[in-house]
Amino acid sequence: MIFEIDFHSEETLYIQLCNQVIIGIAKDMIHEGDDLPSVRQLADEIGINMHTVNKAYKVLASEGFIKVDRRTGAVVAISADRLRALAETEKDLRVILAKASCMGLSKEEVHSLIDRIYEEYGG
Amino acid sequence: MIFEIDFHSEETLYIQLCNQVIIGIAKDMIHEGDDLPSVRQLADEIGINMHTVNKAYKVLASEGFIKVDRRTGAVVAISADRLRALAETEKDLRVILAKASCMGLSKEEVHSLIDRIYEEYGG
DNA sequence: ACCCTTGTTATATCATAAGTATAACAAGGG
DNA sequence: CCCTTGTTATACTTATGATATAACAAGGGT
Repeated sequence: MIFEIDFHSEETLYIQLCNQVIIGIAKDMIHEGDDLPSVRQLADEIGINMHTVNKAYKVLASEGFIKVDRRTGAVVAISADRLRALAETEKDLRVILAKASCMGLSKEEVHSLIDRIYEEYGG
Repeated sequence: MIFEIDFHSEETLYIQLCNQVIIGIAKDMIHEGDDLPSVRQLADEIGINMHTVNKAYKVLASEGFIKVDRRTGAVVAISADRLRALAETEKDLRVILAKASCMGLSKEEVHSLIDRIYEEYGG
């Protein structure tokens, strides 16, 4: 899997990394059990610091997307907590949908956006 | 309209303010044409600095939710750009839906979340 | 046994952003 | 003429992101 970093983005580097891994899993580009590059290797590849990659991996591990082992490195491993995921998703959607509603987007338009995006994912 | 600030939140103060105004509009608690408190008044009410409120108002104005006049103060005024709103919403949804998909939430579950939230809004 | 690589931890430094604090300015309303 | 409005400028503190070295613990390969 190739990681693309935008150094001019408003998103922080480690968040960009996190999101790319998550979207990579959703798009089935990386799968349960796949190895991720070592922190040093990926950092070198991208041209950023080791600790930035390490932070991304820590966050991904704490959110249940990967598991990190001192000897084997980082591996894709989903630990899904459905209730937590539902609550998290609802919280994330609140502001976005408020904006959409204010701007005159209908519920149906949002639904069709969801369908379109979910099509790209394993949905 | 009452503003509730959580000083222990991970969200910055001015973002919390922005979100509350946006959700307030979506929930029809404040309407097109309504005055917002003056920056000094609201800052004093909440117990934060004037410039923090001013920054929130600036962001809200730049995103098309309010209009600010040097003499009359801040007024709710939506300038909706549908294409921009659609693109923005899609961008915001990408990561959230990727997380949801990874965690095993079905498209239907997300749709029902959308319905539930949109019910609170004018949708 | 030895070395390499793995993640991890500990400091230190720098830049940026958030938040606060004063102060002053421009301009319309009462 | 004064009050209030938003606006601008400057300065300071704090927190976080990112980088830079350095060292540690521990399993794998040869």
